[in-house]
Amino acid sequence: DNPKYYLLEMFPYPSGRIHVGHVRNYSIGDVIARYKTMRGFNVLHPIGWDAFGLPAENAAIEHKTHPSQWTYDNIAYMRSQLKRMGISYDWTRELATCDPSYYRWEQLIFIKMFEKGLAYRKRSWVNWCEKCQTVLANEQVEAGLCWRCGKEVAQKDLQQWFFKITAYAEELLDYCDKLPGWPERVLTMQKNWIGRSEGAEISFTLEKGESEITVFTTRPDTLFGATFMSLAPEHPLAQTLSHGTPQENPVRQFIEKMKREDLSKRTAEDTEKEGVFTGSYCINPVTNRKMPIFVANFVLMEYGTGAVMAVPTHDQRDFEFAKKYGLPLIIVIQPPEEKLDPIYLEAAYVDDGIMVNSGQFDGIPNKEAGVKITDYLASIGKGRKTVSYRLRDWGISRQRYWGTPIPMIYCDECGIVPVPEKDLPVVLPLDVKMLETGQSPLALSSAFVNTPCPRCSRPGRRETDTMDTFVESSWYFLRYACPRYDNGPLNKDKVNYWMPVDQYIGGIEHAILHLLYARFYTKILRDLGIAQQDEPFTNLLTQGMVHKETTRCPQHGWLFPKEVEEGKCTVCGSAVEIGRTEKMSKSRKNVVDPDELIGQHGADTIRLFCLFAAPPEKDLDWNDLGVEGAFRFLGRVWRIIQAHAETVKDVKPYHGKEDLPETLKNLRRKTHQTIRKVTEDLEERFHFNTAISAIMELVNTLYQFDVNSVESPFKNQILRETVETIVLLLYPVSPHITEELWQILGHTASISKQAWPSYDPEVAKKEEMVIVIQINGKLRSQITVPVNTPEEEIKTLAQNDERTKQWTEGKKIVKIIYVPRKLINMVVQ
RNA sequence: GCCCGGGUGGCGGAAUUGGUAGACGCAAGGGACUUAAAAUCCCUCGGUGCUUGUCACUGUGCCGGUUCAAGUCCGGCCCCGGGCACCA
Repeated sequence: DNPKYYLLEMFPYPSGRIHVGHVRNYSIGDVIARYKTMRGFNVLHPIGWDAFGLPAENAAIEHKTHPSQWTYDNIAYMRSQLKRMGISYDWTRELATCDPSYYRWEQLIFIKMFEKGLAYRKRSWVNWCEKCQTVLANEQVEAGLCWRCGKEVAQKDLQQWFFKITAYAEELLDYCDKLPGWPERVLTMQKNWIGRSEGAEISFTLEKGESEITVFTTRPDTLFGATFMSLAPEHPLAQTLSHGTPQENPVRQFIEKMKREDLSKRTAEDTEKEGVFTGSYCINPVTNRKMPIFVANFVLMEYGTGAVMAVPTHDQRDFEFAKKYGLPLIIVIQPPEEKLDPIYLEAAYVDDGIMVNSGQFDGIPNKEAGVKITDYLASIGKGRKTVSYRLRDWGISRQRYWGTPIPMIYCDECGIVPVPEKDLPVVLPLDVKMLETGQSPLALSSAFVNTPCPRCSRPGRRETDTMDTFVESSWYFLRYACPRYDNGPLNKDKVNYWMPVDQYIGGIEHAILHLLYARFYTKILRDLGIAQQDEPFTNLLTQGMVHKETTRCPQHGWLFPKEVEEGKCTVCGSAVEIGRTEKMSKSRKNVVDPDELIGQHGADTIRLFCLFAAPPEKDLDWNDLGVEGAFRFLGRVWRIIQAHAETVKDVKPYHGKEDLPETLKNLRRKTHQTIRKVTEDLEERFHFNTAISAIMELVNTLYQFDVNSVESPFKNQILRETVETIVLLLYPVSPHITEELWQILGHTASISKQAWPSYDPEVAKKEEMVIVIQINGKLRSQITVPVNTPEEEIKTLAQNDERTKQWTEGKKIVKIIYVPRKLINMVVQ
């Protein structure tokens, strides 16, 4: 009957040793989990390993073991490290998604998506490394070369599996405005990524034959200025249009050339526009002009329809292309001020204006004309209003060993046949040899590939691509609600109880891909009837990364901080170059080993420092000096509580209502104000840094408190309340030391079972307030008055204040502004 | 080029709704304790000036505006970080 709280971190899975950057990530989640537990929530905080955590096959090669063994070894290592850091996993589920049972459900979902057309196979051009036998993402190609082997990358026309995320573009975009718990910038990034633009589809009939080319344009108003047509090299018509014309060979050569270039280079903005005439023409539906059809390098198959109507006068790319190939220019929009002439045009005119050379649409503003032209095209069956998205379907095929096998069988008779449900899961064969190239061994495993067709029993071939590991991370948060459920992918009751995730925590690097895929997959599962949620994550915290400067020896490359002494390399003594400060990473060696710090200062200190140094969403530059301060503070806490432990040991914390001496009242007020401040900072904002500084203030106050200055029968009880409050408030941040202090205070039950302290607003309330006195907006004096002093009296007191008089003497008070409980401003002349 | 963030002491950062700018900590300086050091505890700490004060002036990237009052709001610029980008 307690309210639920589902907290989840995207786990950065360390492929090497854990570094201090991880400690910060883990601490943020752990503090929230402990705090929410104390607040009485039923907390689910899975520390599991989703797809990000699975090692790539090359990591397995590096470790000379089978990947599964390596994974489980790492999990054991992680567990021991987490324990040292005080990251509790009492409330966690042990779930590694490399468990084959997870494949079973993921494959079942895949088949259901296939049956609904949401998973489909498509032919497209991809960056392909012949040596590694693998598809490369754009960022895996450096200057046209493969990042792994350094060989040249070419385009390959390949069949790959896709998820139809574009079918959800509209919904994904709409819901961006229904996620108030997400950072604005993440939503903006997602919106840009989806990239909705309104425009029109327009059909151009070919000069010869019946068929048409359809284009997408956001500028239907410029249609009368369209003088030629550009196709992407991948466009199915690109080659066929040249058949039987003298252009057949030049077109073939051009397409071959495009295939040799990698896509990122071809589509870079500074790449020169280039193209070739196909030998065919199409007809402009409004002007009946014969438009030559070109194949051009800058046209993208993935956006719109892969064909562009070219308006050289009002589009810069078309302008450059037309100039290069001597194609006609017709101005159809005139700016209000000047008069454009195609002969003297130096760049395309892309702004608004009045229509010209456009038949019945002349004389009207171009925006308006766009709508009218679209309507006209619709009436003659040559076009319609439409929306296009930048978002592309999600290619999930990977030529890797490690991943969920795609459960499909190819049969010469029956085509693509899903593996029957009773045969799931398709598991990865274990008797394979890891290849140094990183090439997937699956395609080479005849035992895996050869399998009878489930439909006709003739010999078939298994799909050897595996799924992108992002597929697993797109629903692990749902599966974590019911990790051992065996009757289907998800147990709806449990999922409905825990979902949505109340607080998701992860790095900004996942702002687009992972978070968008997870949202998409949740909607897919909803539409397949497997889950019932529209959105997976209510609140998102994008925590910053820990940075540190890099150091490099001219002889020995990157150096660990330990390998540098007084600016010299410890191996060879050369002067060390200080590189830029960047995200801690194993490859740059700018990591700090928490083992050493924990050994020196304890995990509590490291946790405290990481949380105190900056708010969680900000990046943090690591600096060892600050750690001393955190260590010193915990020492201060330890000593002051030890100092009071004897006297408060056998008393109960104060809860009475007696009238107390001033000093005790002040101490108690500060205690309750601190509870309020820390609670607000943790509850609403996760601002650990200000919460910790409030606790520091309370500790300072306790140090200032002179025990012998006051006598009261309640003194020890009030001290006990303060001391216990400090320990309890600090517990989520520094669990070890506070657990020990809790016992020193005479408790036998663990502090982890305690409730979060509550504050009494009456006690926390100030009795006096400082009213600042400003003269003409400048601070001149201040008065201290009881809280309930009426406004009139404050105004009188302020005017009679000695220092006020110095500034108002001989002048006229024109106006007095009173801001309740804060200040008074007198305007004088 | 387009779209988001951000710019505050020597440093990390506070200032939650326009209302005392610089909380808390680091570094620095001083004092107490000690034979000494470390540790600890206490004090000072944006800049300038002097009459050393409950002092004056100045100060939150720059220029201007609104307001009794601006780090916060508005307009224009500069710089830094991030995302997207030959997207038709």
